[in-house]
Amino acid sequence: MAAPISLRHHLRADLAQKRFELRDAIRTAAIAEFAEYGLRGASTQGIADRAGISKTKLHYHINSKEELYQEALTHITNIWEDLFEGIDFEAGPQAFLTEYIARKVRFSLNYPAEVRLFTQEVMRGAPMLRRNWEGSRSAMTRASRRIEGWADQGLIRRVDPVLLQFHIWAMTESYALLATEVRFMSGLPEGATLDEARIAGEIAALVWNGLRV
Amino acid sequence: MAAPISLRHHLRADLAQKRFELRDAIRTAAIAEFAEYGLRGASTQGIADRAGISKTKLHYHINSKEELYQEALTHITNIWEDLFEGIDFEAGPQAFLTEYIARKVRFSLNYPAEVRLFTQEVMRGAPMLRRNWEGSRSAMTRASRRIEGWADQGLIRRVDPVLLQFHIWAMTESYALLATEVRFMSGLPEGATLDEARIAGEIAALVWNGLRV
DNA sequence: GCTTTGTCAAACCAAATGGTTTGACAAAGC
DNA sequence: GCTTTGTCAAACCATTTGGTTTGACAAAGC
Repeated sequence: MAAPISLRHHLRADLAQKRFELRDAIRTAAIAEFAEYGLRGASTQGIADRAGISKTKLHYHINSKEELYQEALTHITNIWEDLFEGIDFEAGPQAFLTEYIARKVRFSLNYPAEVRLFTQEVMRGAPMLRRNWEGSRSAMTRASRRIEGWADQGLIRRVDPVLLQFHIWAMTESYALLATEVRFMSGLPEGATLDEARIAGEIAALVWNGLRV
Repeated sequence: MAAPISLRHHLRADLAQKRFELRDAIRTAAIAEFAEYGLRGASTQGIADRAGISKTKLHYHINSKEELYQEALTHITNIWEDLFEGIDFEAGPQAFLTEYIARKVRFSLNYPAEVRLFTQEVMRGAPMLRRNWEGSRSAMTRASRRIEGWADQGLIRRVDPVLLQFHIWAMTESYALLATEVRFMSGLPEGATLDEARIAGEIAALVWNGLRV
């Protein structure tokens, strides 16, 4: 007796999901390896180990280390571009900045490997990132116009909007890059989780205070 | 006729200086290579090439890649600890912060490779940096007490002094890490020099404004 | 039922790696 | 004058690298 349709569909979906999960596990493993050793220092054997699969199996599913690296990079930039999503620009600078900073800090604390990988690529001169950056640049100039608009309305002090955005990025992302140092200097144990609300609060306060007229 | 003492001394000094210059060239080359590829990704051949010497000569003067890496790290931390030197704490928070930020920005723009190497090491979990950090930690707690003192006197708002220092580091150092991105987003050409005074001014203004009561 | 897709272990390959050795030469130190 | 220190090119060595091949097995798709 043939399997009922619902079961066939179930099986098919199951397979698709399994494939998806595998791709995901590989990407996650790759990001971790790349973040720790850089593109050149990363080994495919290391990636396979992290993903819990054999090197043969890894190479069955990917074409090359470089391609995997590229894929990891676009994965990250995609996530980052979505970070603005759903924040209400009209609510004014304070509400906007607070929410945006909170999101950035949360991402840095939850996905440090992603931030590290990205930063490493930029440090190298970003040879494989240039294409992905066009979108980010337009997002940045859009945000710059908003900031200048706030200054026009007298809601904030007049500042260089590009540098302001970089400073917010620098502070929030540093909690991914320098987590080890923060823990050490704060006297926290090795793997301790950092206080997200407190960090976001301090940064938001510094920025918002720093922007007052 | 024997060479006069002054000449002998001159020659000796010349030799010593030559040896010093070679060590220096090697270290500089190593820092550049490590900053770009990380400890694991860096090759001694690459370091030799950058220093303009043969691999044989390089290995005649160093013992191992790891030792060179370690030496580069301590070189950087030493410079950084001297960065407080000669700034007048008593001049009050504004003067102090302005000067300190200016120095940090200048260093980041003039020695980006050093900052990148350091950051990479911290990203990896700083396995080879733990020893060097004890001094930095005590410098940091000393500075923290100063900051709290300023708050006690009502000169600045009350803040978390450790996080404040991290935020200043993050902003200033980001100009070493993300110089490529800053240039790209600002529409500047590839190797353009960034405006040191302007950057330092923006950061100092943000911080000082952000600290007002 | 036959083909495609996937999994596995093991051996394999060419290239690059960190590092050494050799052997010859020259300048400096003593 | 003899020894130490340095420079050089070239060959060399063991290990690791990214990536492939082989050959066997099994489940799914058609």
